[in-house]
Parts: sequence; C-alpha cells; structure tokens
Amino acid sequence: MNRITLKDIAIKANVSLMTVSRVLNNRPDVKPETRKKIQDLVAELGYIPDTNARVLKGGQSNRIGVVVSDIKNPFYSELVGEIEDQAGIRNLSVVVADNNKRMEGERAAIQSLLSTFVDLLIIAPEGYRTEHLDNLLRKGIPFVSFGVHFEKKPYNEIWIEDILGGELAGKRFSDLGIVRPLLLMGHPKKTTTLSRIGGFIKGYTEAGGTRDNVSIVHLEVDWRVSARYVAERLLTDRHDGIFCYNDWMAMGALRALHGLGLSPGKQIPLIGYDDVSLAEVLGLTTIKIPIREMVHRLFLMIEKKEEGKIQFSPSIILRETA
Amino acid sequence: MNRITLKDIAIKANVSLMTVSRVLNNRPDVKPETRKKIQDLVAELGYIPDTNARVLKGGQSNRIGVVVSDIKNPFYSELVGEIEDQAGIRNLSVVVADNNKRMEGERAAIQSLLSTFVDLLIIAPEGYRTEHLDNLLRKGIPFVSFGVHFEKKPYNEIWIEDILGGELAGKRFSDLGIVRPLLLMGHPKKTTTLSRIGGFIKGYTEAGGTRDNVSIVHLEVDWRVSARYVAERLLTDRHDGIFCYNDWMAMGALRALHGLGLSPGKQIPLIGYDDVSLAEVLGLTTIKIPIREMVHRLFLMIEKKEEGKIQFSPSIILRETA
DNA sequence: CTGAAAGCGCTAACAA
DNA sequence: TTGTTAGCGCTTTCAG
Repeated sequence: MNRITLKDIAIKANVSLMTVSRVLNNRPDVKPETRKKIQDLVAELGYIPDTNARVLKGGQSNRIGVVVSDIKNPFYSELVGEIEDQAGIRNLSVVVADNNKRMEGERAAIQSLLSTFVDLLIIAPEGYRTEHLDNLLRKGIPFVSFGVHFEKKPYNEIWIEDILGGELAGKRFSDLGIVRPLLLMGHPKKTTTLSRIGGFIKGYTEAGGTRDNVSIVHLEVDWRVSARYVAERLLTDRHDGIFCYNDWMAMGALRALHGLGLSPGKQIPLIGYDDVSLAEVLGLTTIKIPIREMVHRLFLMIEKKEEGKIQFSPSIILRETA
Repeated sequence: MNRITLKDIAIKANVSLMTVSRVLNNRPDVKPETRKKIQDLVAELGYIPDTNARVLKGGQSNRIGVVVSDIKNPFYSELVGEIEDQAGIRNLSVVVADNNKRMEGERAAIQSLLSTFVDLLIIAPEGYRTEHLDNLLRKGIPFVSFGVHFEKKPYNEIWIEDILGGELAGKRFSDLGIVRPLLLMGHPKKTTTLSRIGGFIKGYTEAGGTRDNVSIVHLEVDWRVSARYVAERLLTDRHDGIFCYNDWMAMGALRALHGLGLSPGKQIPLIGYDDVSLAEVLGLTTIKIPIREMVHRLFLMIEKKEEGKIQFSPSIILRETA
C-alpha cells in the first residue's frame, strides 16, 4: 500500500520534514520558491495527510461523530444529510453510528466514535438514560444533544419544544371533532414521547376534547409495525383520528388506511411529526421540526464555541390528511 | 480532556505497557490473575483504546468508509443503514461521505476518507469518470464499487444488472399499451442511466412498442425537480406513462400526478427503481434492487477477502401504479 | 509469562 | 527561512 508520507516529500524536495509540514499547514515562514516546489511535489505524488498521526500528536481530527437511532428513518437520514452538507463546507468528515434503536446501542455507538477520536459528537439521544452523557461531560468530551431537552443537565443542546408540537396536534384534532384519537407513540420512557403525549392531551383537552377518550399505544418506531397495528385495531377500537410519533410511523398508518379503504383526511385524520420531505409527497399533515435551521445553528454553535441550550419551536403544516 | 491511556492502566496495575496491551488484544500469554486485575482496571477507569495510535502503528482502523451520492435519497440511506447493521455486528465504524451528487464531490469524499484512514472503501460511484478509482487501484487501497458495473476495469464490484431492470419496465409499459412513455432519468453520462434507458428501449420495442415514441429527459436526481417537470410537461406532451430513474424521483412524479388530479396506475402508469420501503408505502410499482442481500454478500466478500465482480439481478415488483 | 526498545507520521518548541 | 529533537499511544520484536 505504501502511502506517501511527509518524509517522502521531504526527501524528494531536499528539505526537512518540518518545511514540508509548514507548507501543508499554510504557515507564513517559508520561502516562496521552496513552498512552490513542495506544493508541486505534493500534487504530483498525490500526498494525503494522515489524520491519525495528526490527532495522535494532539491536533484536531476534523471528524465529527453523529449518533442517531436509525439511519433508515428519514428524519435521521435528513438530519445526517444536513450535517454532511454543513460539514462538507468546513472540510470535516462525518462518522455516523446507528444505535439500532436501542439504548444500549447508544452507549456502544458513542464508545466506537470515541475510539476513532472525533472532535465533537452530535447525539440524537434516546433520552431516558443519561449516564453515558454524564460520562462524556465528566471526561470533558465535547458533544451536543440534538432534539432532546434535558432540563436539569448542563448539556449543550439544540432542541425542539415537543410539548408545543403535541399541543398543535391535539388542538387540531379537537377542532376537527375527533372523539377517539389514537396516539401511536415510541418508547414510553423517551422524553420526546412523553412531551408529545403530554402536549397532545393539553392541546386536545384545552380545546374541548375529553382526556379519557385518548388512547395511547407504544410501538417500535418502524412503519411496518404501525401499519400492522392500524390494520388490526383501528376499526375494532373505533378510532376516528391518528396522531403518530413521527412521519415514519405515520407513513405506515397511511398505508394501512389505504388498505382498509379509508381515506386519510376525509374519514380518518392523520397527523405525523418531523415534516420530512416524504410528508410533503404523501400530503401528510405534520408537525414540522426545522432540521435545516437547527443544523445550521448547531454549526454556528460549534464554530463560535458557544455553549448552552438553544430552543426551536415546531409548527403545524396542514396538508390533506388532517 | 486527559484521556486514559494504556500507560495509566499499566502504572495502576504495576505492570508494563505490554502486559496491558496483551490483555486488551486477548493474547493468551498472560497470567490469569494479572489479566483479571487489568480487565477490572480497564472497566473501572473506562479506558477506550485510541484507534489512531493503533492505525499509525500499522494496524487496522476498524473503520470502513462509504461514499454515496446523497444520503437524503432513501436508496442511499437504506444502503448506509444496511452497511451500518452489518458493520455493527463486526465492530466496525462507518464513515460516511456524501458527494452532493457531484462527480467532483466524489473525489473530495474519497480524499477525505483516505485521510482518516479507513480499512476499506465502499463506493457507490457516479460512474462516468474513473480516474480516481484507478488511482485507488494503483495505490493498492482496497475498495468495492457498489451498484455500478465497470466492464473493462478490474475493480471489485457488487453490481446490479441495470439493463435487465430497464427491460422489465419497458416490457411492462408495452404490455400496458403505453404509447408515449416518458423516461425521467439522471445524469446522461452515468452508466446506470444509460443501462436503464437502453434496457427500457429494448424491453419496450421487443414487446411491440415504438422506439421513436419514447421521450427521455435527464434531470437532477431530486424529487422536487421531477415533480415540477411532470406538473409542467406531462399533459402538454401527452405522455401516458412514466418510468423514473429511481423511487426518489418517482415519488415526485407521484406527487405531481396527484396534483394534476390523475390517478397513477389507472390513468398514468408509473414505475420507479430501487424498491425502497417508501415504494411499498406508496404502492409504487418498481424495479427492485436487493440491497440487503447485496450488502450481505459485500461483507462476505470483505471477510473472505474475495475479489471479483458479483452480479445481482433486479426484479419487477408490481403494485398499484403500474 | 513479562518487559524494554523502537518506531508508525506528524507537529510544537526550540535551535541555527 | 530552515532544521533538530522529542513525543503523542500503541504494537511488534526481541530479550529476559
């Protein structure tokens, strides 16, 4: 394999390692001719610096790690896409780790990213256990929590006000006269789940709905699972509206509604969450999380080395399904 | 930040660096008590090995790099998801680089992955320029091309027979009596584009269709772009069927058809390509690329250090839209 | 079974 | 403006 190293270049150019290093790092103190000669050589030989060595020496890795729950979920793939775009502009590599929707996976994912030594971790946490995040804090490893709010923890965060998101959906359902809403939710311990449920009930009851009529089901966050649930239970349980934890699950519900010969929107209102581009295609009414703006802000935070908690507000996007 | 190193452990355990290293690498020649003591210490201190140092010393990085065109395209996010899953099982990290749909981006992406030193690159190439791949070959950097077939190049490949895929769509359109098919395709120089078009024409004409009636348009691979095209041109150009380069574009076409008040399938047949899970939800007839099986095979290839070209065949999945 | 020495590619600090 | 030295954390080799 025989990678080309600084040394190779130094020898060919008849200078020392350091001179080459200086040129590569754009240091001012190199004679123009020497610089030129080295630059030509670098281009000619196709030299690629070894980030590992640089990191070992205590430098930046120019890598950022991203931990998401499931890259197949379009919310996360759009998130990673935005991060990729912003990172690309800044010449950063993105290392992605998928935790397979498991809390335990989140620990493993972080561990794996740490061993490759990234400059910063962006974590979209499962959110109901925090020891591993506390650990990062203790070790002084920089990270930002994306999406989830930990009120009592001093983590840096870019988060979204999920209670408001739930409220918007609840109010809408009440306005539409839904009397037996079905909430297809994710893991019952996740803060996001709890906030969305709490918000929904708040919005629904404040607008006149009856709390006892709200059915909440916790399912695996996967469209196939939500599709199956809706197909099997919607009619027997006589629900007249569905609010989903995210668009990914709503997509399954939509599929099932079509299968049942029901028209989403006309007969059974359906609201998703996230507003991935899929939602627009499906005509899905949903609660929008402004991913792009959040990621943009995230990078500003990184660059300015700001700390703190930045809150974004969701909004409801009305389309055909509700 | 003060990461915990081998040395820290060695000092605490009153042994040398080497003994600790041996324990961590599961070498047999360590006294059981010593091993136990060190393992306890490792767990207690939360030691995480530094992959960079290991790599520098000439070891494996346990990282694989993946270059895709656009992670927001569900085909690629599913691909990365599958790779993640397989990699996770094997304790490998996945470094993703998005080339922003640009050829030039592909070079940059590869460059960036090489500087972080991955053991292997998985590249879903744009496919109409190959110098950078030839370069990898020359340097002896292991990589596998995913999806695209380079007949005359000795690259390792897991590829899909796109001509057959196109043929299946073309035959279907001819069988359905489509007389003015519209082909919404990607970059005109990509081999995959060319194969799918060539295959379509072959299948279409062999089944009785007239070649001159086939309209081919090359668009940016993005659902918004295809949606706009269909909305603006479908009716004026009197097309009666649409075959898309992939499901991502088909999704846009579907959206536009709904907007025009046309029923996909009944009035205007629509066929996509890839069979991402989205397609199932949308009831989209499509040409299936067996991603999971391909990735599975890819990892077998990696493990056995096999070389060569492995071909998969697409199949048509009939759903509502055609 | 355990340890000492050397060196991977790079850069910070100092020296010339 | 350029070079020398040392060392980041780890593993390979060789010596106890």
